Amino acid sequence: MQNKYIQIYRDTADKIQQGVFPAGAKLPSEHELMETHETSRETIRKALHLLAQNGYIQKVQGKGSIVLDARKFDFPVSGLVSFKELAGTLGDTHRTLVEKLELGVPDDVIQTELQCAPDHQVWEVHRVREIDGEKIILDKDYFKQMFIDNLTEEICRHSIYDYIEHELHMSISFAKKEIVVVEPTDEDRQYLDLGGCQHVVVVKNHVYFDDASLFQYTESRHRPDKFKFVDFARRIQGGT
Amino acid sequence: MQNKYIQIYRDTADKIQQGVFPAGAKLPSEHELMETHETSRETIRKALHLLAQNGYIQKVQGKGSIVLDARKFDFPVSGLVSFKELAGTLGDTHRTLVEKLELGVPDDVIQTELQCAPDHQVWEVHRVREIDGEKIILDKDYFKQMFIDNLTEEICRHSIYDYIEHELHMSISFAKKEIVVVEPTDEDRQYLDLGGCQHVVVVKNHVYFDDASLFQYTESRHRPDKFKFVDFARRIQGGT
DNA sequence: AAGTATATCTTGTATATACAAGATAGTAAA
DNA sequence: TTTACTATCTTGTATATACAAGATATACTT
Repeated sequence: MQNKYIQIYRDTADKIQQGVFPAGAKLPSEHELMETHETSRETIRKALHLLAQNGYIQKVQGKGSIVLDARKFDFPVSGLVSFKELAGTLGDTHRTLVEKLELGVPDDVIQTELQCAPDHQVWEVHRVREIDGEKIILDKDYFKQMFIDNLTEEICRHSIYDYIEHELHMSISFAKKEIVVVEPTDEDRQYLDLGGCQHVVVVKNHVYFDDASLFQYTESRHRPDKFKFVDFARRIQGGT
Repeated sequence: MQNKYIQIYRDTADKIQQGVFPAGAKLPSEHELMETHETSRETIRKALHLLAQNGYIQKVQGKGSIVLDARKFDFPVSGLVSFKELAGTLGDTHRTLVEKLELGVPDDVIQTELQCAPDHQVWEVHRVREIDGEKIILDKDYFKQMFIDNLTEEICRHSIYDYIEHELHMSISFAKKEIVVVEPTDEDRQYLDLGGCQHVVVVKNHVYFDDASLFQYTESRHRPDKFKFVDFARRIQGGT
């Protein structure tokens, strides 16, 4: 019940994932899609552009749209995916332990990361992610209180993203990620089953709303042997 | 001397990076840009869409285009960037040592990764990247010979990507990346200055041409304390 | 048989128009 | 003063047309 081109995008993406359009095959031409969806060519092209951007197809001038192999996306840590969504696709037994839930003024580092004034209140949430009985991930989240009034342990155990999007009706738009590898802190050793690992993988995340306002900073600290990140990258059009 | 919308994209991206349009400010409206660039609105919109996609701006309906903080581009391992380009932005003293340059039939693992027949010839290139006197990265590249006839040590020391794009005039289009952390192999220990590190960060890369043909598989093996990956991710339009 | 030209299919670029929808400032009414 | 409306600015969606450019199959010529 929304935009035509997004509907066509989702429809086609589903068909690709279901194998209706198998990898290596060609999609129907823009003209054909135009007729089957009873719309204009530009609308079809917008949908195809989205598919190309998200790694579903490759457009080749003069030839058509080739369906790419989407099986590589079985572990979508890329893009913006919350642990809840991720754990769902994995199908493993997983559990979230809320170790900390506090509202207060954060230290200098977090103030800088969140670009907030020294008197701003910030939610601090620490959650340990357990998969198959092992404590694999320590998520340290910092939310500006001006965006989120109330936060309960129940919400934290479930999915904060769900709460923000479906209860508060705020739209998450984009994020800046940074992945580094560091030595474990005492906190890491305390909460995670590191088993002698001398490194943790840290995914730092700055998350923004639709209006470009920064509302969250997250550090997701992973046990290295359980970490995996997949990404689809297109060459920048009109690069250097 | 190419597409208008790509020219406008590059022009505007440059201006953002140079601070002509500072972070937090608003770009001129589409109507204004239309007049200054003497073009249609759709062409402007294509350029703005590219800027948004690559993290330069955020579009807000009814308001305008807000310039984002582009300092994240200080270490662009994201997207498709070769070591040559990367080292250039770092400005450090760097060196590339070609440890291996062979044409032959690869083992099963590589055959699978490159999706090639058992009799296909494949270039195997091992390069060690040295920065400030330390051997930090071991790049293991595998190229299908059907795409690249000849490969010299000189080309490998310089930039294979340069050679492919500017000499062979083939256009690299997209890549699938995967980042994992593993224990060092004997090879890693032999070629890299690991200094007792018990992990290496492996970036696996499948690189494709414009026509969706797979031509390269790369394993970039990094010393963990020198590894950094930055990414800009937009929430998938019309997601689950 | 081999090469060449042509017609026709495909996607790419550029333009134009119309209306919808969100944001904002000013004006008028309560 | 406060509220509500309205005009007008912004971007978003949908449509149409024209031509450029790459790919391909057919028919024709050599």
